[in-house]
Parts: sequence; structure tokens; C-alpha cells
Amino acid sequence: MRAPYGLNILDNCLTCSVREEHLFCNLSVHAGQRLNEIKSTAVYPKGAMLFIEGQQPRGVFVLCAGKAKLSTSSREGKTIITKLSEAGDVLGLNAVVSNRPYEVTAEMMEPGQANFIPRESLLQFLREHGEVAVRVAEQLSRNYYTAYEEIRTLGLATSPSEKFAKLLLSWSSKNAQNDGSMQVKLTLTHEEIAEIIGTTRETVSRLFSEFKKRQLLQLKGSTLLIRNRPALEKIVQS
Amino acid sequence: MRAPYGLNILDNCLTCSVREEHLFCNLSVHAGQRLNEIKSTAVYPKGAMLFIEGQQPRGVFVLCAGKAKLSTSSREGKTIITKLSEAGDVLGLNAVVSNRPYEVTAEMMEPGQANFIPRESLLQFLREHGEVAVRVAEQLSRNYYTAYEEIRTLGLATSPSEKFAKLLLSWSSKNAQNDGSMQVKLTLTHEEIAEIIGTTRETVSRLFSEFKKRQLLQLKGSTLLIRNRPALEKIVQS
DNA sequence: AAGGGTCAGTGACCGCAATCACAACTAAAA
DNA sequence: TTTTAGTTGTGATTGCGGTCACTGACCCTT
Repeated sequence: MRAPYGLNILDNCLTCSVREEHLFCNLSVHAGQRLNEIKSTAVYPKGAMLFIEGQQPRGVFVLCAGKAKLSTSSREGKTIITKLSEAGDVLGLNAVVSNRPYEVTAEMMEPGQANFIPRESLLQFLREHGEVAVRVAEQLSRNYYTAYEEIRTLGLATSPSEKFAKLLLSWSSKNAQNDGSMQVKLTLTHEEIAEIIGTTRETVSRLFSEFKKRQLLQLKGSTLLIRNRPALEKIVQS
Repeated sequence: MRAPYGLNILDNCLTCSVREEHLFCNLSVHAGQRLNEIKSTAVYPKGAMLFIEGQQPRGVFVLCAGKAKLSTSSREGKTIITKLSEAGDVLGLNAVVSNRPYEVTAEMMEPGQANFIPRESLLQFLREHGEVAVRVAEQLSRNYYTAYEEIRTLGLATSPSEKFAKLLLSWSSKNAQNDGSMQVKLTLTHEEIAEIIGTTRETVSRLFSEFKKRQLLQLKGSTLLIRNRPALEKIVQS
């Protein structure tokens, strides 16, 4: 079966491999079946908005394929990206649980697929399955810690170079190689990186130049190669 | 009964007036009794640390009297205050629920009193009382929204004056008067205000001077009088 | 009254990053 | 191909706010 945007629709993208620890993984058979009944799958093009900051919460989205960025904007148009989400992540959970407007905008960064679970169905489901409700609480707590990390980055780091180094390290730790250096596929524009670390596009551009000159990183096409991790760590806490 | 620090010890400061909506308010009789058994009350002097960032979570503190400030610091000593807590607030909940280190330091800003509930007792209590567990989830969600507001302030507001104006407004909205102007008791030092809005003591001092000159506020002793709320709102979104 | 401590106000200096402006480059569309 | 839109590199300029330094006000202790 062939879907638009060159994606293969997955029959049931809630299915998880055994090792995964996502919110809806490893449920009881009964809970899994019920979940399948209340979810609906859809395919989204690049740029699609799953939901927008300020909207009343309709439900949660479980990302199956593709990446999404979560962001908030001020009235004057300044935007910060607070999180990059990947397959397995649950989006909009806080808003749904607390019945407040979505606090962020979720936009697909590439074509992808997501399961949608309407608010009322989910809440009913949680009432029926206490085991899952506990998982939700844990997920909320994890979200809180992520937010707190963000606060520390924005509030404690002084210079853009410090935040940039921190970002690079967070990327490289996810893709650690066995040898010293490590590489990441760079899918973000300078503009987007700027929105993550709270600076301007030009500054990001200059930071890349500077870090290249200082042998901290290297670019081969869109592949980012971290050359000197210890030096980056030193910049972070300088 | 007379306690040190000029405080009267409250027999049971978990008791709430009917209107209050705190975490442990309006519980069932049974739950309330159980809670009383596992809590212990203590009195703290100004400057006392209830817990420190990075410590393993021992339990939660329910503030009964006095104010506390929650803060995080970087290794180099820079500090940001993320929240000012008052009577009724529950401190350390996230760390206890998720069993991660306290993410903040909680310091008494004035002499006060708090109930301590050990981690294991609380978790057991929550398992026994599903009703309360739900309340906890809601509280966690509220904490998350507070954190998100902080992110917006730090990430989207550009100038210190913007953040300062935002802070003043958040104070004045809590103490709105029927006439146009509104007043607040100012208990924070310039240094502390600086740590809230992420700038330096000197800048805060200059902001006070500037805002006084522009007729936005006025100081009578330690009483802060907001003179021109609309103008402040304009600064926030400028 | 004298001393030490914290806190507040203000001037001088200066460095960093935002802003503006423009050119070079890439990649997909016509 | 040519066009067009989006992205990136870099120079010049400038202003804001951090840093340093010092003074004065206030409070508490001795």
C-alpha cells in the first residue's frame, strides 16, 4: 500500500519493539486492543501543524514516523523551538490531561505519520486502565524535567557559544561512536538552530565558522562531525 | 505555645479553609487522618534549606507558614530563582514522584513552618488513595505549565526591562485594587529580583530608577505602587 | 558612638551580539 | 536552461547591558 508523500503507511504504528519504553508500549493485551479502537492514523506532509499554541486540546498525537518540532512564539513573531520530537513521542499530553490550551505548536519537519487519540476517549481509557495512568504521570514528570533543563539552558548560560556547544553535545551524546569523534545528520537550518538556542541566524552562522576554525567540528555535506568533545564540554561550563 | 523565631506553631497546618484548592485540601476523612500520621512538622529559620538541588529526594514539604524561594545554580555560581512559594505550596513533588534528584534548591526567605512527608510514606499513601494520586498528576501538570511560562519569559523576552515589567505585572495581578493603581509589599532585594529575571543587580537598580522617572511605579518605604499598568503591558509586548 | 555588614544608587567603560545590508550558493520549479 | 525561493557567509555599525569601582544609606551589634 502506497501513501502520498512517498511514505508507507504502517498498519499499526503503536506496536513497539520489546526494548522500547514509550508511553503506550508493552501494555496488556486488553489495553492494547482498546487503544487500537480509539486511535486513528493519519499521514501528514512536511509543514503540517498537528496543533497550534493556544488551541483547545482536541487530543494527543503519537508520532509514528517523521520528526516534529515544538515551538512557542511571542506576538511580535519571535519563536523558540523547545523540543524536537521523534517517532514514539506523545505530543499534546499535558494540554489534554490538564484541559488547558496547547502550550506549544507542533509542526511536522518532514512527511510523517501519527496516531490521533481524542481527548475524551483517552481520559476514559486512562480511567479504565490505572496502569497506564501511572505511566502518564511519569511521562508528565519527564516532560517537566525537560522543561527545567530548558530553563537552565536559557537562564544560566550567558553566551550563544555556550548554548551552541551545549546543543552540539546533546546531539552527539545520542549518536556516540566507539572512536573519539561522533557524527550527526544535520537536518536543521541555521535559522532553526537559532530558534533553539535563542539567538539570531547570523550568530549561528558565525558560530559554525568559529567552531570549524577551532577544530571543534567539521561539516561533510549535511553530516556534522564533532571533533573535540572535551573542548566543547569546557565551553559549556566556562 | 511559643516557638522560636517568634512563630506560633500551628497544631495542624494541613488544615485548609474550605475555599482553598491546595493539593491536600478537602480530602476524605480517612485520607486526612492517614496523612496526619505520616507527616511531621518542623519550624525553620530564615535561610534554612529545605532541600538542595541534586540531592536524592527524601520527601515533600508542605509549606505552612513563611515564604520560600526555589532556585537553580550553575557551577560558576550564577543563580536563577524559578519560583517563590507560599503557604499551601507543596515542594519537591516532582523529584519524589519520579525519584530523581531535587531539580531545585528550596530556601526559606523568612522564618516558617512546614510539614514533611517522607518519600516512601507518600508513595504508599498515593497507592492507597487513588483520588489523591489524580490530584498529584494535576499538580504536576500545573508545575509544568509554570515551568513553560518561565521558558517563554526567558526565551522570548529580549530586554531586561521587558522581563521586569512582566514581573511587576505578575505581582500586581495578585493584589489588584479596585481603583486603577495597585500596591505590593516589596520583600525582595534587588539582587533577588535580578536572579528572577536573569540580569544583574545594577540593572535592576537602574530599572527602578527609570520606571520611577517614567511614572510607571512609585516606592513608599517597602511598598511598591504600580502607577500605570497599561504602560507596563505595552512594554511587555513591545 | 563606633564599627561591620548588607543593600542600593550611579558613573565610566567596553565587549558582544543584534541589526542591517548584500553577495554567493543551492535546489527545486517553470 | 532560466527562474525563483530559500539558505548561508560575512562585513560594518551600534547600542544595550555586563562589569568594575566607589559612595552613601541603613541596620544591627558591641
